[in-house]
Amino acid sequence: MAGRRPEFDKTCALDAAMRVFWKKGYVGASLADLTGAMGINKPSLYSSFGNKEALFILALHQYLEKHAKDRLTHLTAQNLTLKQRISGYLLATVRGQLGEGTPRGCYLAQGLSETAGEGLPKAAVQALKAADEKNMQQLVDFFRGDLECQRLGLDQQAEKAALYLITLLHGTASLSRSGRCGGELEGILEFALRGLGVD
Amino acid sequence: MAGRRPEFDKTCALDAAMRVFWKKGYVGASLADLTGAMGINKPSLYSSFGNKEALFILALHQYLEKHAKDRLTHLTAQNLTLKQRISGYLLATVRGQLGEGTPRGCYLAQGLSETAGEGLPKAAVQALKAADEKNMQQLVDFFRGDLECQRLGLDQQAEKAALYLITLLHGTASLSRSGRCGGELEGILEFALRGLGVD
DNA sequence: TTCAATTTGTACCGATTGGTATAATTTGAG
DNA sequence: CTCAAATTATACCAATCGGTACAAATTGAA
Repeated sequence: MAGRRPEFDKTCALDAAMRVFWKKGYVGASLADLTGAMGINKPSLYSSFGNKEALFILALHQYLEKHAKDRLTHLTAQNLTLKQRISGYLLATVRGQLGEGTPRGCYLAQGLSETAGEGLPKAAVQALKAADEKNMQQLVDFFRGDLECQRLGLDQQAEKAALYLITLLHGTASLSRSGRCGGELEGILEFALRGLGVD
Repeated sequence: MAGRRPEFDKTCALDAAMRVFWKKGYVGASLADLTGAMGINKPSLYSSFGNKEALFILALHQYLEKHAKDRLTHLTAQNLTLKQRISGYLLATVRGQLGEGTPRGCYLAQGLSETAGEGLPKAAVQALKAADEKNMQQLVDFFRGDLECQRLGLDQQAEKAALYLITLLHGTASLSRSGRCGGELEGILEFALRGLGVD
């Protein structure tokens, strides 16, 4: 294999792009913002990632994998009460929205909101909705399958319970973006848990 | 007073601008979008409203006055239980986010989220944060002053309770923008009320 | 060394961004 | 009718938008 070697790490550049989209959204992120943060120029971006739309989708998957995926493990942690597990899930998610070393809010929620504005390409909308549905389904499956949830009857209203948590977390993401501090957001979680009936 | 008469109704044009910002946000709304929806051209827009930033702030106040203000009256309606009043407030707000004859979501929540993206002028950010704080304060005053709330001890955690409701409503606004239907969002409110401890 | 393969930086593309200058048009007052 | 005041439409501005053409630079294979 011949050819000049890339002067940038592709994963690292994608991570930088993810943060730009995370912070500014799709329409708010310009190619100048992206190439500036990634430390590359436009031809490198286009040859490595396709175009802005493809980069957005790749960055979305990177976000889901590196920042969103792990949180679900709290729900099935061993030797913890249901309240402790859900509390851990919510707390981990909210802390990930507070912007310590990352932008504030949630990449997925930010993108989904942009869905209503006609500024997103079709493929981006599809990727966002697919990720949303997958996340929703994982929560539904948890409420249906967990023994303690079944004992509380939460399995009978799994969709509503899942949507309730998703709503709360979209809300905390939005409030974090508007400048609310961690203490304020974490104080909300007491009410959230009572809404589920787990305390 | 001499001079040619305006060929458009200023309030009606402002309403059209409000809907564009409501749907697309500040950065997503172009002057072409705005003038197209308002039925005027750029010089008319600039002579009547100043510039994009001033128009955004005027449209924000129009939104608060025409779409957000009335909802709070549900909280102090006579001859209704606390649960009925809060439920009425939440239901009215969610229905206003569902986009029947209006864009989906919430103008204020959309703008506040954009606060984190560096695309908003300073004056717009100030106006949004002021409206947010005012709304927050009104809810806090309600939880502090309402007799039934005092009986439940909600007056002792008024800030947290207010922030809990605001979070939920930012969440429903976000979910509405991502395409969720009214039935899904209204189903969440049962959990929301239980979180407050009012059922 | 030569050549093909790959990445780089620069310079450019048409389209659109927010914003304005200017002149034509319409009005009421004198 | 005349003239000033106000709104209109057209055309234009520099800057930025997403995207690309192209040549210089760097590499491994022959």
